[in-house]
Amino acid sequence: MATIDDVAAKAGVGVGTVSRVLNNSPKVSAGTRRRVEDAIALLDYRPSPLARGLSQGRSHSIGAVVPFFTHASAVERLRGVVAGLGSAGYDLVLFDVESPAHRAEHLGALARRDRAAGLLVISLRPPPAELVRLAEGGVPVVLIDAMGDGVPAVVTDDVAGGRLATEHLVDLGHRRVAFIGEPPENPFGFTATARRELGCREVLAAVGAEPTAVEYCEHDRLVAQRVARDLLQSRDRPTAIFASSDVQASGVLLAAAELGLRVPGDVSVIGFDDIEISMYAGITTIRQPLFESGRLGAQLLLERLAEPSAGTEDDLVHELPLELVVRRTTAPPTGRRRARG
Amino acid sequence: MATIDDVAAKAGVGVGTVSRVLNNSPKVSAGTRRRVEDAIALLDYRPSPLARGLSQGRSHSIGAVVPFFTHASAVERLRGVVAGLGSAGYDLVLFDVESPAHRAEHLGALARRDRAAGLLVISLRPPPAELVRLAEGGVPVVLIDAMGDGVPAVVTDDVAGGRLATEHLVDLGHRRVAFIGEPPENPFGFTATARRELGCREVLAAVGAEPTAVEYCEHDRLVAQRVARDLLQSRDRPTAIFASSDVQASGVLLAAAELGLRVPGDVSVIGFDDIEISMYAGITTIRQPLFESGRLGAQLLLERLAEPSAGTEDDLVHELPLELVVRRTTAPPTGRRRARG
DNA sequence: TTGAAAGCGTTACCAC
DNA sequence: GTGGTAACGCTTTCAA
Repeated sequence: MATIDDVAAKAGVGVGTVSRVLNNSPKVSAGTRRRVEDAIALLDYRPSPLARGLSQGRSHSIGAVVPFFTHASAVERLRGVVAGLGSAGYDLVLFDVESPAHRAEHLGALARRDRAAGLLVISLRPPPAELVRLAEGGVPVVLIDAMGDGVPAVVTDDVAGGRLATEHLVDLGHRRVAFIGEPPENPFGFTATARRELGCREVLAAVGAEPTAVEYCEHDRLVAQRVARDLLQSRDRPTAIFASSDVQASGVLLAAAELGLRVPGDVSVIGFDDIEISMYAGITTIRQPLFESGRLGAQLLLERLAEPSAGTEDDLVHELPLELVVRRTTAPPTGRRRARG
Repeated sequence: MATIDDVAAKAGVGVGTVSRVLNNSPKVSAGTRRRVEDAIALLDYRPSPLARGLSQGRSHSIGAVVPFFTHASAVERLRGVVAGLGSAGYDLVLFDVESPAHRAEHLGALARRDRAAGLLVISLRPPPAELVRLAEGGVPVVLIDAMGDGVPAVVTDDVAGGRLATEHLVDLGHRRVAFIGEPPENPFGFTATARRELGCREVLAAVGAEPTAVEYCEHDRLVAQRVARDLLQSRDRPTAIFASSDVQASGVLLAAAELGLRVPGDVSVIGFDDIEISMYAGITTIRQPLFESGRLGAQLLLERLAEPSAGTEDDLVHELPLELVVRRTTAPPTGRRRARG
């Protein structure tokens, strides 16, 4: 492996000059630059990111802290991150988080500039203490799908999303609506479900109703199926179910099929996210720009990295639009008498 | 940020000793070790991976080179990689490859131990020259879903897979079978499609038939839809279509729906991969263990990393089993007269 | 068992 | 413009 010394020797210059060429400093004469470049090409020299990082006191990789495999949506966001990072010269390092301990471990280790130049935290709300630590460590952070004090974030308005979904149901004539989501109290501090439920309640309240049932369960299709099974067998079966994620909505579909209930004939189902399967399964849902959230998050981080000063504007929170996507799982309620609006 | 010197000072020992404690060398007295550990805890000290790597001449991250976003299956493999890497202490660095130039660039840059301790190359066949370079650079490589001279690889038998799919069709009574896949000549050197086609031809030949058509197109649903549209409108319409990937199979489904053809009534469709959407879309397919391929690949790499000697056994190629998954897109041909077996 | 010191490959500062 | 050289934070000899 050729080092910078080899290049310097071959080009007949000092290592300082080679370094300048490498970092294209303007203070190198054209002739010298050429000679150095030739030597580099000849030796097939590539600088060591490790040494460079150590010397500069900062790493050249960006950490993505992700609850990677529990949410299909995270992958989509990651795709956006990769796209947003483009060829900015940063490596993307993945940190999978499966538990709060995991999260603390990663965040703790990453709170130093020589570990990661910047951090993208997806769908996780880091405890304030860790945010402080990150800030002290000089590691810029951008939150995607989460909010935190004074930290740039890319979010959607989940309350509005909850409203959007419920309005669709109410507009169709549903009054008996059940809600399925993730537990509002959870170790990661996810708040999306709680906020969607809020929006749901608001809209229902406006027509003098409230959810016939609110069930919390894991973000898992099979678990949601089990929960939905009970819901659909209860004596006051809802005419519509609002699932806080498409994964859960697909579980509801499974349960309905299992019980011989037709969707949307016997029960309407609406999800949230619009992940890939939703199109195939024909699930009516609220689409959130997953890919775009990752792309924008990466872009914001890149900006912070380029211009650390840009940290205290007030447009810290970037809100992305939500959109109703009507497919084949929602329709007006039939059979039983509608409740009064 | 506390450094090793701070710890040494606080513990009243030399940095060498701290380093020994860090790398739990046995040559440290219990008492000393305790004092050092206390100092570490007190200072919340974490060693710099950069400095450690530079000093040891090797990085502590594993590179995953992936055609990340063109194939949904790659994500599934990556999930397996993350699982397989577990908490072995390596960072997972993602390298997205969108073009051969991309691939060469990444592989070139990664051919040094201080860049990546090891490499996982997914669904890409690196040119022999690059493999040599990697070997020279002392970077162990494991190929996932690809083969290469003398390099450990996790693969499936695509010819057998092609047979499996076609046998299913033939068993159902189909003789007029068309094949859709990716171009056999492609810049990345993918060979999966060609091998599946081979298996398909073998089985067809055994019943005295051959594909009614063989079409090549991108690994993209919409493109496959267009191709399938023509196929389904041709005068000698096949009774079944074998698509070399589920993504393409879903495109075929789109085309059929568009033309008012029923599946499997008017035409049977079988795919390959068994990605998540396939279950939702009810696509009959050949399942390949995507997650497992990633997990095993990571495990193999970890073994190489731990024991570099383990490089010349003859069980270099690990073959994973393929499995027919019958769902709702295949049935016996109807309407027209069957060709003779 | 421990301390001191020499690298590891860069960058950045300071002279020239 | 350019060359020399001290960091950067760790691991790993080599002595003691």
